[in-house]
Amino acid sequence: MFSKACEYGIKATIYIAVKSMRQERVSLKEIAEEVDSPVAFTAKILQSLAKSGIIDSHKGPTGGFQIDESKIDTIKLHDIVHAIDGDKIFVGCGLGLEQCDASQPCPVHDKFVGIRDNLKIMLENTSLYELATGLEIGLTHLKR
Amino acid sequence: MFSKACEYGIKATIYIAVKSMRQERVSLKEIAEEVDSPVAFTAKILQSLAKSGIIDSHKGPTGGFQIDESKIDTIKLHDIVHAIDGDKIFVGCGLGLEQCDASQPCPVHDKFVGIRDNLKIMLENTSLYELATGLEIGLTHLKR
DNA sequence: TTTATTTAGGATAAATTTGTCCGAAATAAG
DNA sequence: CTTATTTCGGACAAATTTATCCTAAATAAA
Ligand code: FES
Ligand code: FES
Repeated sequence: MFSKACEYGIKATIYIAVKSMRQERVSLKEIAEEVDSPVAFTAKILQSLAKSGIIDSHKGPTGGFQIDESKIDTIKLHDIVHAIDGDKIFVGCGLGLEQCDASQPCPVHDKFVGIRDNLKIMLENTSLYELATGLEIGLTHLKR
Repeated sequence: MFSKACEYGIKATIYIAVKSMRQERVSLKEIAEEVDSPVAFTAKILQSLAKSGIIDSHKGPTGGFQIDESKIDTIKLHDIVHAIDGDKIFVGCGLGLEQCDASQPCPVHDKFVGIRDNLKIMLENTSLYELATGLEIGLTHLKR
């Protein structure tokens, strides 16, 4: 469904959000530990999320990653997925045709579009805030 | 969403079904052309679908692939996807946790499971027959 | 200013997926 | 039986994704 990079990116962003809600910055090392992801690979992903403006990064001692607290509520899962995996999952044909087009549909078009749109709506309506809150109160987990 | 192998496999199976409904066998070469897929790669996929019992293959002149006509109605999209991509898409965690488990859920579990289950239900309820029929009457297309 | 710490970024490597090549095996037809 | 045709199956190659390594740049604190 999502790429490994996207899975790591989502988990990392949620973890950073939890810390940011406590006005704490968090280091790459800690993120990778808590998210159970390879450190150097996670660094690349965070780097690109920083370029996308979803998270902020700071170098040096006391450096690390954080998220503007005012954004935590407005950032949606959709934004993270889109930043890492692009929009193929939201607009691409289920059978890989170059373009998904209702006027020249593939055999699964009608049935696939419904699923795809549901996914999109779900991602658009899911805020980083609610994901972070669920994690903070111990309702959900980033590794097992 | 689906692997390339699975996309090709679905399209190939639908095409074979259309031909089989006319009691015609179809060669690898023709399938790859109609489905717009690499010939040798398609051969591997068809080979595995044959081993899974979804399609039948016959060597030699007049050989090719076909589907038992009585099966066309009972084979579901789910069977094809499961044969090629396995069950990860149906039971796997959206964030890649080793196991998707409601008692130790990841942050997206509740919202993801609904989408995943919808996809599964859709695939289980979509028969090869209806997909092949849509293609035969020119309502849908395998390439563009 | 020096040092220690942390992210940035480029090069490289490993793993997986996608794709190719070719001889072997089966088989229909002359 | 011989030949032509078609799938089978193993080895190999290319492309993409995932992951690592190392040096540079920034920066906080002594
Ligand atoms: S054309 Fe295939 S999903 Fe729309
Ligand atoms: S635990 Fe992640 S989707 Fe169920």
